[in-house]
Amino acid sequence: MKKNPAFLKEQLHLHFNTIFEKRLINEISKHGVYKTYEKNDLLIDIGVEMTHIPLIINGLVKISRENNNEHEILLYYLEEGDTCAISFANCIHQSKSMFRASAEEKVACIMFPVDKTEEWMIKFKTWRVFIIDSYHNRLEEMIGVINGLAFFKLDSRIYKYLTNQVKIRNSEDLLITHQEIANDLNSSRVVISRILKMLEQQGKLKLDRRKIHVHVS
DNA sequence: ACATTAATTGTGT
DNA sequence: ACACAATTAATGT
Repeated sequence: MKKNPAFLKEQLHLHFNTIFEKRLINEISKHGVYKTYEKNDLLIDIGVEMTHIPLIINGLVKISRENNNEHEILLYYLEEGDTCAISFANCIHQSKSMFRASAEEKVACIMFPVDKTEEWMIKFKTWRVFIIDSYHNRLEEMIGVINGLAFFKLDSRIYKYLTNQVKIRNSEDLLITHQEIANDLNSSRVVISRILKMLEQQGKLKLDRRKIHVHVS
């Protein structure tokens, strides 16, 4: 909401100082817009034309995609210092977004116009490295997800999902419902409840209302 | 403080 | 998968 270039510059220095060269930071603060989103706000939805791409300052953004049958499936999360790498391919080919980005927690980010990315690619080495790195990271993560789908049964998928949440949210106490887990893993609430109960009996976690404590060590 | 509703979780078929 | 019970949180009076 704030468009003050000095403020943007300060934020960029704080979070991207080691990654971006000075001239690039100047460029971004000139063309970027600072925006915040509340939990569950959409940053971008499927089928919408993308005019801006986000650089995440802080918070957590969930990237998901729709199945044939209207089912939403979780792809990965963006956190501080990330950008939506896939959107670059999308916008170079002028296409509309194939993904949905929603705020999982309160999010602050800098939105910059898509047509700047090509220009910066040519001008700034640190930008090129940044883009390729984020592509690499996303690819690794997606391969992890595919592995999970192909090789693990639902109980280990759930446990993997939970420990991953612990990492991402920085807390062993997850405020999450069985229904939400079912949505993310494209399963039904009842089977999640049953498997969570089993995991609790195995001592891997403790169930509470709207809350799951994951034992880790 | 109490009653009513909605949301979440547990269980049996 | 479905139906329903049990428990808890949220809201109104």
